[in-house]
Amino acid sequence: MSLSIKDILQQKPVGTTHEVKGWVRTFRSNRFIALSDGSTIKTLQLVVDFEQLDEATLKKVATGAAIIASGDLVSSQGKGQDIEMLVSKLEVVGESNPEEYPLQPKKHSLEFLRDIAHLRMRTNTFGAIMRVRHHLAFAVHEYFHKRQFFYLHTPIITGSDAEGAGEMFNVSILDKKNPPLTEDGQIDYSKDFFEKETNLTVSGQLEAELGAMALSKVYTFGPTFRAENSNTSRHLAEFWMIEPEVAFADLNDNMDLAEDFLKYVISSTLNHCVDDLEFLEKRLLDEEKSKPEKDRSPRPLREKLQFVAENNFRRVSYTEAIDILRNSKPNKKKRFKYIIDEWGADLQSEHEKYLVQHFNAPVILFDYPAKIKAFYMRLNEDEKTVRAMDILFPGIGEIVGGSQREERHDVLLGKMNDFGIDSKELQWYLDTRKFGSCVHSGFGLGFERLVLFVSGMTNIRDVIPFPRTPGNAEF
RNA sequence: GCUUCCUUAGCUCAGUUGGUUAGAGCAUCUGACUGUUAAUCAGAGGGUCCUUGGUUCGAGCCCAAGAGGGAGCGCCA
Repeated sequence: MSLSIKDILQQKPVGTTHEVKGWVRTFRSNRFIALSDGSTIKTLQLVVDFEQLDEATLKKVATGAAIIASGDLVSSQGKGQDIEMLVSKLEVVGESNPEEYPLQPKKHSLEFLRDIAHLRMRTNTFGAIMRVRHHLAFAVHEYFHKRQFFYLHTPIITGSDAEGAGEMFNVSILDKKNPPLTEDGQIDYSKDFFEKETNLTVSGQLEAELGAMALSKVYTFGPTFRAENSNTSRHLAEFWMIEPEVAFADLNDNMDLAEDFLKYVISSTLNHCVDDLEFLEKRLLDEEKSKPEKDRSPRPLREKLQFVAENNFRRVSYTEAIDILRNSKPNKKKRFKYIIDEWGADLQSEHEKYLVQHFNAPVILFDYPAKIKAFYMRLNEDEKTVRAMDILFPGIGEIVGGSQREERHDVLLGKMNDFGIDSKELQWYLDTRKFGSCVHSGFGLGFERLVLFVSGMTNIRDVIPFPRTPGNAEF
C-alpha cells in the first residue's frame, strides 16, 4: 500500500508499516530526514539508525536526492511533528551531488530561483504556489460546471487578425530566408501551411461568443499570447485566460457573474489550501519586514482573501470615477503623472490604484467612453459610452475586463468601419448578429493575475511554472 | 519601448575618502557530537569583484559603452 505524505500526515496511521517515495529536503544529525513528495508543503520525518545502515547509503542521503524508504509509522518523540517513520529499509534511487545541487536549506532570492525554474518547484514557496495554482484552476472549472457552463476549446492558432487585443505572434512554416513573395513584394501566405496568414490567439472571446449563441453559457480557459514588449511584473507573453460568455445576459448580469466567480474561487482556495496559504502568508510577512511600513500589505494574506470573498465589490461608473479623481488630493496637488481634467481620459494605473485605495475594496468600473474601448462593446443610449466593465484589485490593478457585446448588426458594422476593421474578415462574427442575435456578455480574466493575488506574490513570473517574457523563453 | 536602481565566493550580502594579502553567514569538505526541527561545535578549501575600454602612481570603489537582472511607467489580462 502506498500513501502520499499528505495522506500519512492526515490519517496518522500509527502502528502500520508503509513505503514512502520522495526527495530529501534536509538531513539532520545523521538521523533525521525531512522527506517531501510534493503532495503537501509538509515533510515526513524519517528516523534512520545510522549504526544499522551502511555508510555508503548514508553518504548519498543529501538534499535533493530521491529516496524510497519503508518502515513503521510511530508517534514522534520530537516536538515538530506528530508522526514519523522508523526506517527499516532505505534506498537512494537518485543521487544529488551536494557540491552541484543549487538548492540549499536556506532562503534563496526569487530572482535566483527564476534562473533555475527547472528546480524551483522543489522549494516550499514554489511548491505552495503550484498547488494553489492547481486548486484555483480546479475551482474555475468547478464553478462553471456547477452552473451549466460548457468548457469551449477555442483555437490557439487564429486566422483572424482583427481581435484587436494587441501584437500577435506569427505562425508560419515558410522559409524565413527565402519566403515566397507576391507580385507586389509581400510575403505570400497563400503558400503557407494554412494558405493564409495565421497567428497565435490573443483572445478566445470572438469564438466564445459563437459558442454562447448556441450553448447559452460557455467559458474558455486556455493559453493566450501577446507579442507586446511589456516589461512589468504583471505581464507575460504567454498566459492563461478565462473567458466566460453568456447569452441573454446584460452588463449587470456580467458584473454579478464576475464578482460571484471571483469570490467562489478565492474562498474555495482558502478552504482547500490552508497549509500552503499559511506558508505564503508567513513568507509575505517575512519579506515585508524589510520594507518601509507604507509599502507593506495592510492585512495578512488570508485576511485579505477573506475580505474580498465576503465583501461587496464597489461598482462605480466611469463618469463617477472621473469626478472622484478630479476632486482627489493627488490630482489637485498634481501628484499624478497624468492629471485628470476632462471626461474621456483613459485611466492610468495610478488612477486605478487610487480608486482601489479610496474605496478600500475591489472596484468595478463600468460604462466607459466608447472611444477608449474595443469595437464590439455595446453602445449605450447616450451614444457616448459603452457597456464595458473592468474589475480592479488591490496590488494587481485590472484583473478582469469585460463587456456587454454589441448585438445590433448595423451598429456593430458601423463600429467596425469606424475602427478600420475589415468586415469581410469577420463575416462569421457578424453572422451571429444576423441570425438569432441576442443580448450577451462576457469577460476575460487573467489567470496568473488571480494566482498572483491569491498567493501574495508580487511578480507574475513567479506564479507560472515557466514564464515567457520579452527575451526569455528558457526551459 | 521609456525612466531608475543593481551586478563582489555555490547562495544571501558587507566592503569606510581610491591605498598592503577583498570579508561574514549559509552551503561544501574534514573531524567531534548524536532525538534533531534551516541541529550544534572546531578546522579547511572556495574570488575573471558582470564584460570591455578609460582616468590614476594605484580602481571592487571614479568615468564611458555593452550584457544580465530588479522596480516603476506605457500597452493590457
